[in-house]
Amino acid sequence: MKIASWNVNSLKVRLPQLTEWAAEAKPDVIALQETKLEDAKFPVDELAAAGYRAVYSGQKTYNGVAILAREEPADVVTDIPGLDDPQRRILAATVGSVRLVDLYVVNGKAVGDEKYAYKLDWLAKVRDFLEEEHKRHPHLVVLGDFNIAPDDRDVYDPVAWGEDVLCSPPERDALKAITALGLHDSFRLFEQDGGHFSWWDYRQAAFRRNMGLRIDLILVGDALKQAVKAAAIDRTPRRWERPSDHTPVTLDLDI
DNA sequence: ATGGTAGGGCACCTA
Repeated sequence: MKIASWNVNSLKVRLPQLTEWAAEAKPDVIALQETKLEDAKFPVDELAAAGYRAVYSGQKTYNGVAILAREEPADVVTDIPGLDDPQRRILAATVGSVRLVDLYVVNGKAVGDEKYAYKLDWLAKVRDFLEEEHKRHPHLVVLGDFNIAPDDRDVYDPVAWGEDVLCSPPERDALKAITALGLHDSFRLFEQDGGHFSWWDYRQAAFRRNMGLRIDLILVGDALKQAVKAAAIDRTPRRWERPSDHTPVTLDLDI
C-alpha cells in the first residue's frame, strides 16, 4: 500500500495537479490538507473518475481535510473528545487494515500569539485522541501538515529560524509527546541528513534556493514499522506552474 | 522590524 499526504492549498486550484500527480505516483491513499472547500463543493465525481473514493471534512475559505482511497474509507471521525472546534483539521478513517488520521495542525502564527496557545492546546488533545486510536488500531498511520519542523535538520537555516513558530521547543515537545505513543517519523527511518524539505514559502524564490522546512510528516505505529519499505518527499509538483507551497510526501508499506 | 507571494473573496485574513 502506498500512502501519500499533500497540503494542496486549495483543492479547487490544485485538482488538475492532484489528478496528474496521482496518475504518475499511483498512491492507494492520499490525505489532503487545506482543501478550503465546503463539503457540498467537494469534487467527488472528478476524483471518482481518477479512481478514488473520498471522505472529507471541509469549510469555506480555510482549513479542510480529506482522505482519498481506492476503496471507500470506513469508520470516519471528524471531531474528537475535548475539542469542540469549528475548524476542520482532523479526519480519521480506515482503509483496508490501516487506520489513518489526517491532521492539518494549527500554524500558530507566532510564539506567544493566541493562535499559538490554541496550537499547543489542540496538539495536546490530539495526542490524547491518538493514544486511544493507537490502542484500538495498532496499524495506525498519522499524517499531514504538522506545522512543526521536528528538529534542526528539518530547517534550512536553523540559526535564523531560531525558536520561532514551527520550531519552538514547546511545539517540538508536543510532537515528541505524539511520537512517544510509539509513532515513528517514517522519513527518518531512511534519511538522516538535513536539507530535505516539504514546504517552501512562496516568497523570495524560496523553492529555487531550497529555503524550506520539513513539516509534512507520515508517522507509523510500532506494529507497522517493519512493513515500511520506503518513505520519500516528491518535489515534482512543487516545480509545476502555480504550485502549492507544499509538496507530497509518501510512504510505501508492504501490506 | 518589515515585507516579500498565494488563495479566498472582495476588505483583509491566513499562511
